[in-house]
Amino acid sequence: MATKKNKPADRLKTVKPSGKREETFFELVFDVARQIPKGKVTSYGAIAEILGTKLSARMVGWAMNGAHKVNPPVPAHRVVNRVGLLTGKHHFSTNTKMQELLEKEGVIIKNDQVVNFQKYFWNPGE
DNA sequence: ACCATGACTAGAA
DNA sequence: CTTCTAGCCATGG
Repeated sequence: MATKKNKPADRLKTVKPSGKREETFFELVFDVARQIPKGKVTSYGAIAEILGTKLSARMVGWAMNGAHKVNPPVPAHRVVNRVGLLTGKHHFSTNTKMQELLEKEGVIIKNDQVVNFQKYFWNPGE
């Protein structure tokens, strides 16, 4: 039947001639994350959804794990969980680094959570 | 190859 | 309201 499960990402396996593993999810996530406008935030699920794997929001977060070692760097501080909670702040240099970065861009954080999250929310691919 | 973990999310109890 | 379960899939031991 009509296989509606068409994957937008389609794995996009960009095989690296370097012989290293292909980026797959990671590059896609990084690419989307870099498109987040300054002063805006998004959620892991939103990125995952754009990639066609909304149920794999975990991979988005996991991809961020390597965000600091890719070039150009990925603004992982603009990626929060679905409720605007800075769940990944512990992965930054300091516990307050993520919040400071966001506040510096005009995003208000209160109690480790983005104020008016939906208002600052940026829809990937928009 | 198998098992455990992880920066998530949605739904059920 | 809180707590738990299941699904997702890549990485590492």
